[in-house]
Amino acid sequence: MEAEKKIKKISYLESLSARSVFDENCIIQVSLALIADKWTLLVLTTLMQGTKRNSDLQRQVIGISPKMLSQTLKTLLKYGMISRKVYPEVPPRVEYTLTEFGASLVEPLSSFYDWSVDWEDQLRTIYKKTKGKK
Amino acid sequence: MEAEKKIKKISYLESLSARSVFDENCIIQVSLALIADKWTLLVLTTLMQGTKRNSDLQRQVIGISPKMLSQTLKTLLKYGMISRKVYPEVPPRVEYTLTEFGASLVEPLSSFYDWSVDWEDQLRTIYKKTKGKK
DNA sequence: TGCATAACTTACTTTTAGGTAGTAAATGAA
DNA sequence: TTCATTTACTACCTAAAAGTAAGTTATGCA
Repeated sequence: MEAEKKIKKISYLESLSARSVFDENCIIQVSLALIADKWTLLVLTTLMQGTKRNSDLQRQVIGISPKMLSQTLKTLLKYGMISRKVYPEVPPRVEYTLTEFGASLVEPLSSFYDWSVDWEDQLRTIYKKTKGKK
Repeated sequence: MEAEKKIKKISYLESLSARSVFDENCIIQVSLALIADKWTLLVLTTLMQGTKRNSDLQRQVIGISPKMLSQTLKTLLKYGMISRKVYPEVPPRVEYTLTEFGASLVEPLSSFYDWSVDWEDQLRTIYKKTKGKK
């Protein structure tokens, strides 16, 4: 398990060193082009807590506009990363849940979260300097 | 080590479940706001191969324009994620290297790379359908 | 049919990202 | 001083992203 992981990590750096990798043939470019965006990752992260309604997400992903929320959900549906279930009730209820594909992002995102916590002071300082200045 | 990792992962999900997390007080929002963008992550990823010149990056990060490259480098310098060294030569030479802070992203990014490889078929199919249609 | 409500969409505007092209700075040698 | 070359910046323009606000759909029940 540990050894296998090590092999994977080596192959990561090696494959990056191969000269032809940074175009559409590079899987990193492909996946970054698809999901490396703030709202997408925040919605996915929120859904890792479990199934959520549209209104739950609207409340919990602070700062997202209704339009961006449904746009993001629509995209993630197309990607097959979330599923959508409508309950025939009054008022209508719609629930979103991660698929296996979407849930598979737990590991990278939790790794990213660990990193964020480790460097929290730095990150907050930078954030204040760069984003606060407007 | 394994146990510690498990604890970390639990605390990740727990802290996401705390009700007040998804605003600027949430470190995930802060770090995503800073670096969750395609070019930034691609430049960082490329620099994980080692020190690079501007022209190296221009060649290896396929698709990036000169403007976006220097803009991204400038931002990463401000963040303290890379360092810049000028050699007094003809022609001038400038080298960029990850700082400890920048290099600390190896783990999350390699985790993300592993994920991309695991789901490569899916990702390429989606990419063709969504980005290829223009 | 009308109603109340969550979910979603559309139209419009503003803001930001990004491309191109031209220009300027830095450098040591000729 | 002039040069060739890499690097970096500026100005201008276009396209894409994202916010706002209004309107639309879906739903079961009265």
